[in-house]
Amino acid sequence: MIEVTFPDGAKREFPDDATPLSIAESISKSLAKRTVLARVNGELRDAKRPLGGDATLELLSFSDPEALEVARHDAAHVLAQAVQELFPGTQVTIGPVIEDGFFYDFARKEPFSTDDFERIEAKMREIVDRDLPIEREVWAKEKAISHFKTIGEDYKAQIIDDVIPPGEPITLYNHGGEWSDLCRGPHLPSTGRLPKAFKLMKLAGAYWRGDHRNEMLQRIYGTAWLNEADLKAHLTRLEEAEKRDHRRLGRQMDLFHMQEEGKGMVFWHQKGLTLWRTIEAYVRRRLDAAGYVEVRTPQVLDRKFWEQSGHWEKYRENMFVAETAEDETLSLKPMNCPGHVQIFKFGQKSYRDLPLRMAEFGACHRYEPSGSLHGLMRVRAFTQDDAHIFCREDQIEDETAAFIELAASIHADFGLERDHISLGTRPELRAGSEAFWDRAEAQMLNAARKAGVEPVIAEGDGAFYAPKLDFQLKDAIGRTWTCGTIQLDYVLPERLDAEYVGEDGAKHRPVMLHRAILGSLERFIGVLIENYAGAFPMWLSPVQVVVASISEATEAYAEEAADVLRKAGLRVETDLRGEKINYKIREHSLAKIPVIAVVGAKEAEDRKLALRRFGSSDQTIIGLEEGAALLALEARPPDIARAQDAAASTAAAAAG
RNA sequence: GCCGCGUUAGCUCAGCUGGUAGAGCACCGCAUUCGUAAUGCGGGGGUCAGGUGUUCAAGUCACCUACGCGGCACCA
Repeated sequence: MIEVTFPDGAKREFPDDATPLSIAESISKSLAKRTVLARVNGELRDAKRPLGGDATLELLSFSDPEALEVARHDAAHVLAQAVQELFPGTQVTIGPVIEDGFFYDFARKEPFSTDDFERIEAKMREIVDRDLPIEREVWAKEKAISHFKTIGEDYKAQIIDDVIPPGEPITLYNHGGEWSDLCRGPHLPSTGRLPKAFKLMKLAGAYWRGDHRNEMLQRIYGTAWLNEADLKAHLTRLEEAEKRDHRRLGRQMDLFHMQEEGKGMVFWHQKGLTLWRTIEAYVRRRLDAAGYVEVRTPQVLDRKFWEQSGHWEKYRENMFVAETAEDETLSLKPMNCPGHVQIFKFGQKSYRDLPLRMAEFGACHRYEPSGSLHGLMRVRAFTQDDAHIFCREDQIEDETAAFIELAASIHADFGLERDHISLGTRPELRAGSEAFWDRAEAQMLNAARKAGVEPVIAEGDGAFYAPKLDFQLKDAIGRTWTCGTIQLDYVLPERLDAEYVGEDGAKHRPVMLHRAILGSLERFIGVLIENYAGAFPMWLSPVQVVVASISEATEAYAEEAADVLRKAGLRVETDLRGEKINYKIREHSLAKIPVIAVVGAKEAEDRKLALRRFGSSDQTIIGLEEGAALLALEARPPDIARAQDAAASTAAAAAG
């Protein structure tokens, strides 16, 4: 007999061959029916796998999140079986669980088509209906390898050979003797337990073991849920996300466009550029206030320059290069840092000049692989809100901590919540000694802690020359975006021979901190569009107020009202068309204009505005001048609002 | 860059197994002057991404190219 301890602390004895499922059965039939998985001594196990000794046991049902994960894994297996039944000769490789679903990579000469999905899904449902018992088998390594080789599953044989560490048991999961797959498990007791709320989503190429030198496999993605309602909710979420796609909104809202002659390049329309200017002006104020100096460096520089900075050697294939009629080779700048070092080196710098925070809204060009381009999120021409902080080594932590606080405040002003900050540590390919990395990583970690942040370690994610901190932000629908980074650099000052004179009168090497808060303006605007689904807060909105006239009779007053609003600093458009007011309201509401000011005979007579705000059907009647002042107050950028409010309260205190 | 899928009016899309293009919205014109999410009527607009081929005949079939989309790889 073995002794089993339950979550409530109760202990009971069961036969030696007891399994979680048999134990569930001995307790109650309904419990057995619910049990799909077990946690044995803290480890997830098949419900049908014998405990094998005294153990703590927790029986899991589909109400436990772990069970959904396992169901998704089963869906991947059922997919693999279905595909192999329908397309004999297809080899299976790997099929893991991912967020919201699963995928399986297959090796097959002929391409799959999304038209096959319906058949495959039908076959998957059929396999579920067959309710095949899923059995775990433990195999000897050599036997397993030769088994997979014999049945033509070379990839599986390779996994056992290369990937599974020696000593770890080789387990196969068998679907009722019909089909089996190498798998770590655990799995559901039978295929019949898999909820049919799954759907195949997309087809994609994927390199074997993620290496582009290897052959390309065909990956089928699916989503799987516990019930139809959850599946439907997920599909609805995807539709909603599509509606806020910045590429779609960018076109609808007339913000920007891209065209084939300029792959990865943006044509900013008036409204998009208004957003841009608003953001740039805001960031510039914040940088001015934080003790940065702003500079601008050349767009195109001679090859010799890039050779010296090391970019020609390391970054050549990502640079746009031009030949001149005078046989010079020039390159568009992919980064601003070498340029900033030149300004640093112009004249002599003293330790008194440090830290020197040099900022540039730097337009950079990088030749990115065509397949990686994606709307505003990944482009070939972009403007970074870049800056380099030249400082002494003992200033790194304070500067980094101050930067974290500045970035956090700016991100918050844009309505983006921080998910976490990651610390990218030494990558496999790196420059510098272990001692250097130990020190540099500790500096970044301490700086983050100084700013009250515990970073999440991203092992091996650092730059090749130093560690970095990345800001992971969360948008309105929970997606995370990397915006903002700070990277330590001892290498570039050395390469480009930057120096300052220290207190001791001798020359010293400064350290550089590369940092950006938004990343690139392009990408950040993309993130903002998706975060707000195009409904920007007043201060960002390209058009803040539309003055809509009710009839021709109020045209003159509408113009006058718009003028007053403009003089108050608002971005205003008028709509004087001979359309009905309903039509105008609908149109400007769909355009997500923050405020519609309706003016009819009544308003014209009393010199008033009827204000209607986005997302509400209420209207407020207010005097024209009063309304202009109120809206101008609402339209203040957050930093200006804070400064004015603080000044006002100081004045009030002084007066009171 | 690699794999798959797409490309039809300004936008969103329809066009069956080949028989010389269609809707809604937008746009333009006319009428309407209207009180908080679509006024009516009329009109213009397409080398069906580009090219080559098969065919009596190609938006439709085949191949090539470009671009886009979804992934993969890349993002010092």
